[in-house]
Amino acid sequence: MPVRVRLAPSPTGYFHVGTARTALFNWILAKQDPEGVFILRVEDTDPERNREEWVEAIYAAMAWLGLDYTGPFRQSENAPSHAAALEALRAAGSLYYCDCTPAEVDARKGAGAPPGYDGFCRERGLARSARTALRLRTPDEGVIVVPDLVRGEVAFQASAIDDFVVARSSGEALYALANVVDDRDDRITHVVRGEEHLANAPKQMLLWSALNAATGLEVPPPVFAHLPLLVNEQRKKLSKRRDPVALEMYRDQGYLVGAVLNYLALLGWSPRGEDEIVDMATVVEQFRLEDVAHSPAFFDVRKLTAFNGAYVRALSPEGFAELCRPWVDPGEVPWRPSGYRPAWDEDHYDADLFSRLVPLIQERVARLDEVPAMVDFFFLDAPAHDEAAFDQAVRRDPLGRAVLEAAAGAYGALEGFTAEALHATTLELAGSLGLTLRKAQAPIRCAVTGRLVGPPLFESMALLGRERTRARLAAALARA
RNA sequence: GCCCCCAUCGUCUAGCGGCCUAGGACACCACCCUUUCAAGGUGGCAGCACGGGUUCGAAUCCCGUUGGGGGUGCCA
Repeated sequence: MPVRVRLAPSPTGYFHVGTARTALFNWILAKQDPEGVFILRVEDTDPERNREEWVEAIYAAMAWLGLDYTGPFRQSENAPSHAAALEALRAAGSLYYCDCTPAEVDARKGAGAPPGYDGFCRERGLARSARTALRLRTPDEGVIVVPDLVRGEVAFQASAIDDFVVARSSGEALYALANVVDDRDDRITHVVRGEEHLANAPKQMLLWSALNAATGLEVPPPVFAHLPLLVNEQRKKLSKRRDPVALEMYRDQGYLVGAVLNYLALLGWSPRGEDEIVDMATVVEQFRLEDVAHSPAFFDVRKLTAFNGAYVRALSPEGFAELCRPWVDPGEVPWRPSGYRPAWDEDHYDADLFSRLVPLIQERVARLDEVPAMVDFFFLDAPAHDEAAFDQAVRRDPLGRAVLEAAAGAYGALEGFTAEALHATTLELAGSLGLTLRKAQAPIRCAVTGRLVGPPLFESMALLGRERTRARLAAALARA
């Protein structure tokens, strides 16, 4: 039987990095089977919380990740099938109407009682009304076994599962039922999702058997695979409220999709051998659900960033330059990071110059959004004024001014304004002042680039040109 | 409360009874290289939660304890 998997996100907020990992694992499974199918199904059955912009965010995220799928489908489109399933279950006696409000249930149980429905309406034989929800009659004893490829068989006490609601009083199916009906209709073979859904699995198993019994169908239920949760430093499930979970944010910060995918694959799984930097083809080749770890994984941005740096360095210079454009090119570009503000005017930007800068900066950034600050002094009339740096390297340094004066003179007399010549000359003037090159380059760097760290100084000055370099040395002298 | 899951360096993990003196990666530290910063190289720090079993032998199997986490909606 060909693998049929799905991603079933709800459009209630940003596309979560955890959703991205779930998507990736599902996609991998489908890719491993020549006939595998990966479905994207947007679970939009809660009109209260859904927003169309979040639906778009799901599509955008999937497109960026490059995970191809069948669809997208909307759960709401399958409402007729949900209704038919509801009717079949009701006719078979698996369901009953309930008009209890949560407050009423709580009141009956008394303050401080454990949560859960008390079965009050189970035998009341209520008829449908505008305020009756439909509940599933669940078994009171026995165990429900959930087949799980990651964890083995997980057994649940039936007594701990109360009669849950499958349809709102409005008549619409709820997630619990809609999800199962859709998985049945889509002939899903593997339900791969986060561990927060593990507790739903026994309920869904119950629904599967009730549904098959009520409809006379014999669709085999899927096998489950509950992936370890992604957690924050406090070991809590990543939350949209306080953790940086929006996939979009990582794209905005200049994380490369390959690095993100690679890192995500390593959360709960690891490739054979010692190399952790692996391409998706390798992952598809080696991945097995049975090998997925059982314990929660901390989403470590520092490691992601280290991976990103490796991916950035592996780019061709041309590829790197192209990928940098959303951050550095004020003109027309394929897309923009949210909150983008041009770092310099369009008429100051020089794509050709930037491409010559690439070798100086590519191995120095781990994220693409670091690039503007690294090259701004080329595209700005005056370099950034980091006063603290200027104080340290020029004003407070007893020889700061002397170095700048010597450089201004020596650079003016240079025959060829090349990196090699600048290097040699600077070495010389440093020596005559009794300084090491390391010490002497600081005030010059600060005067020319505005900063204490940046791309190699002599190469930078050569590209900047004699006039602009000397003008900056003079300007710095005037400020010192 | 109840149900369920989990437990190897700070973090992600390898390990599926002897190959473990517990391996790798990120982070951190030191040194080397060096025009700053990176990158790169070398080395280092650091872990099997605890207690019982089972076994000739346990990080690996079983039980318990402790500790984390998830779920417990007319949300998904």
